[in-house]
Order: sequence, then structure tokens, then C-alpha cells
Amino acid sequence: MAKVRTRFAPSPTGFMHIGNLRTCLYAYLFAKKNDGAFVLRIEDTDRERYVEGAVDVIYSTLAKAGITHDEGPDKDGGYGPYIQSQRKSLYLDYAKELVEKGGAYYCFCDKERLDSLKDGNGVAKYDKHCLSLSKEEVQRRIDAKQPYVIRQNIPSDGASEYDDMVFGHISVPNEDMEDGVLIKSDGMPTYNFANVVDDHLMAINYVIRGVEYLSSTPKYNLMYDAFGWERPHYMHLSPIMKDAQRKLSKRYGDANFEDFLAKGYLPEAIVNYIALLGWSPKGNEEKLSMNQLVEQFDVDGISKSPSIFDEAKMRWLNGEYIKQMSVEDFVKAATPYFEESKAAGKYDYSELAKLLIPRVEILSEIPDKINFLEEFGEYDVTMFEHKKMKITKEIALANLKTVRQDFAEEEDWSDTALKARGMALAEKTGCKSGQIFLPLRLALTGVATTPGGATEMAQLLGKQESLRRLDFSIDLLERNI
RNA sequence: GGCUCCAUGGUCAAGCGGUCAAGACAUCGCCCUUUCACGGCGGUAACUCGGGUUCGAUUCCCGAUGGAGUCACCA
Repeated sequence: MAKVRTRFAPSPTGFMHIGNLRTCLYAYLFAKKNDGAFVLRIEDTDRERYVEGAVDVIYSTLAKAGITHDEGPDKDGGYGPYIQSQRKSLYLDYAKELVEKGGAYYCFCDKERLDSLKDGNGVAKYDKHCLSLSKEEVQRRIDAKQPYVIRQNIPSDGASEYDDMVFGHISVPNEDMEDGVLIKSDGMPTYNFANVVDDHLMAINYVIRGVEYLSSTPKYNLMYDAFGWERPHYMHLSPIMKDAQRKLSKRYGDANFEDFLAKGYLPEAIVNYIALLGWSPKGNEEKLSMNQLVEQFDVDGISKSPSIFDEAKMRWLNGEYIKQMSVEDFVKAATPYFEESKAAGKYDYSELAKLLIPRVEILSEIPDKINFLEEFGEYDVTMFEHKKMKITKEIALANLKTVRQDFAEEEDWSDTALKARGMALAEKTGCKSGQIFLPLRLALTGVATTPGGATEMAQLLGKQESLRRLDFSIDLLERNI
């Protein structure tokens, strides 16, 4: 059996869209799963859409995502060149060969005639007008430098069929397919043609791409047949949606890999999540490494219907990845976010990391979670009221005063020492420990949720600052009771 | 509009003729706790609608409805 070869063929138009990345990922997983090769081809024939530097974005995205191509512009595997614009010389000859074989023909119709074919809805289907031109007539016009295109010759009746690996049997009536342009009047191939030629020349035997090609694939197959080439297997993938009717797209923003990285998502988590969007593993485990994905990837698990992108779930998954990070790795990844917080440079990042790791889902939450360290002032004292804990503002105030007095004597301003003091106070006053610690935590931070308990926060702030804040809060409470 | 597909909770989804219809996220409640988190336990929540086929349909067939894709000298 021939070695499996899949490809990812992006256009260098800017950032990597999440949907594209998923297609890429599946092509990669399928190749690796089957000990095959995954090739990267750059489709840059459309000069108008070309964006400078976009090829580098593709490389860096693949690298960050952990997807390694076996062949590509930077890795010759003997099937190059891998950049379509460098291949343009070979398409015309293949088109001519196809004309010889009856799969295509020259067309000299001008725009006016083409427009005249349009129906009430502005939809036109080419009428094969030039198919009837004799060989001599065609030659005469070419010699006369009359502009021409080369069109595919599609049978006018019957149906074309194939079996898609995810959608099953697909059958399209031939009369619904147009004799599309293969070679444009400027001599350049259209995507439809270049794709077929390239895939064949690069020995791609598993074509994995978006569903938008599902119903045009019979056209491609007709070309393979006319050339006498072996048809590849096809795997079409349903789109990722923003909601039930809108596709996730650049137009709606935040759909690029880079955007998610900037929001503090880990590349492994993004890859893991999108792998699960449209494919499900046999088992119930959802947190899967790239190796596990390769191992478990299976066409059976690919779903046919579009799936809606759920950032909440990706967020959760990202949190799972963060919980498994070492303090060192977390500090490394989180440093930019520490730096942009108000606490930048004033605290030991490793200490912050220990507190933050189990409490952060995406890295960009960090500044908000630690800003209280440097930002403290008037806050809403109703926070002190806690029904279940039986805490009122009065009780909070009383306990805070006791704590203030007691803690002032403590020399060892550490979490453990302060915790012991707090517990002792609770016992002495007959309070529940929570009645001591909840008000303390609030009084020290002024915010409802903190990255740790009261004494941890106290240790972080240091004795002087802690006492200052306690005084402030006691005063605040007295004024608002 | 023609053509090609698709259809299980709010979301991702398992299921592939007989199940009290998995699991995860989200949500809600309880527990743990030192208050914040983490964690543990539990709850709410789904087979789009009609016809068939069958002893029996979420599952197979047809239709309706809804949704997606496609109908370029763009990829």
C-alpha cells in the first residue's frame, strides 16, 4: 500500500485562522497516525491577497502548535517546489495535455457573451459554446493572439460520484457543474486546477480540507480521470461556527491562533481543544497531548455537522493545562502578565505563581487577580456580611480590632504563624475561625476573591502594609456601619 | 432559487434496532476548607416534526422544517 501523504495548503493571507489550524491539525494527525508524510504547500497564486510576512506566520504557528511538517518550502522531500508561484510554468502544459485527452478545451468567449448567459438571478452557466470549435479554428485564433482561457469539459448528463471518508457517498448531477476555468486568460491556473495538478504531482493520496469543497470534488475527480491519474481519498471537514448561523471568521475577530495566545491561552490547550471540536476520541479522557491525539485520532470520530466554538470550554481546558505547570514554567509564561499588573516587579513571581496556578484559567486574568496588592482604597463594606458564616458588619469590626491588636505583636509574619494566631484567637473569643479569617481577608485586600487565604495574603503584603490596611478597613467599617 | 450535505441537553458530543440515552464544559445545590480558589458529591437539562419499515425506532426509509456549504478568469 502506498505511503499516506497528506498536505496543508494555506494561502499566505495573514494570521492563522482557528478553522484552518484545525484542518491542518487533522491532516497532520491522520498522516502521523498512519506513519505517513505531512506536507506543507503554500498557495500564493493570488497576488492580490498576498500579505507580506504571512508565510513566516504559518511557520511559527505550526511550530508553536507542535505540528511538524515533513516536507515544505523549507524541507525538500523531492516533490518541490512547495510554493505554488514557483510552479506556475508547469500548469499550462498539463492543461494542454488535458485538452488533448478531451478533458478540457479552449474558450474564446468574451465578457459580454458570458454576461449574456446570466439568468434572472445573475447566475450563469457556461454553454460549452467553444467546445464545438474545430482544432484548426482554435489554432487559428491562438495564432491570431486572441485571448483565451482553458475550460474543463464536464459531461452534460449523468452524475459524478465518490465516497468521502466522513460524509460517505456523494453524488452530483453533471448538469449542475459548470465547465470551470482551469487556465485564466493571463496564463495562470485557477485554484481548482493548480490544486489537482499539485496534489497529484506531490503524490498526495489523502486530501483533507473544509466542506466547502465537498460538492466541487466531483469536478476534480473528473480531471484525475481524464488525466488517467489515480484519484485520492477525500476527507472533508465541517466548519467551526461562532454561533448557529455564523461561521467563525476573521470578520468577527478573535478567531486567530495568535489572538488566543495573546489572551493567555497555551498553545497545547488550543490545539487540544480544537482537536475536540468536530472529532471525539473513543474514551472519555479529553485532555490529550499531541502524542495521544496522534494515537487516538480516527476518522470514525469526526462529526459531520458544524460545531460551535465554545470559548468557555477551551478556557477550562487551558486551566487544566495551567494546573499541571511547574512553578518555573508558569513564571516564564506569566511574566508578561505580571509585568503589566500594578504589582510588577514588587513581589516574588514564584510566590505569586504558587498561589495563582490553581486559580487561573487563562494568563490574562493575572493582572486583575493581583492588582489589589498595590491598589487599595475605599471598597464596598457589605462584603463583610456573610449569612452562612453568621458575620455582620459589627462582628467583622469587632474581630478585626482584636486581630489588629493581636497581630501587631507577631514578629514572625508568615502564613503559618499568623494562621496559628488566628486560630488561637478564634478559640479565645469563641468565634468560628471563618469569622476571624473572612473579615481579615477582606480587610487586607478590599476584594471579594483573592488568590489565597487571609494569612497568605497577609504574608504577601508584609507586616507594615497589612497593619496599615487593617487600620484603614477598621476605620472604613466604623464610618459605614 | 438549483445542487450537495447535516440534524441528540445552552455548548462539545457518545450512541451505530431493544440503553433508566454516556461523558465533558456551562449552570444550580451540597460537602470540604480559613475566608478566595482547588477538590469531592449530587441536581436541572436532549433524541426538530410528520409519515412509514419493524415485535420494537434516537438509530433504517420518505417528507416537512431548520441549518451549513456551493453555484467566480478567489482560494
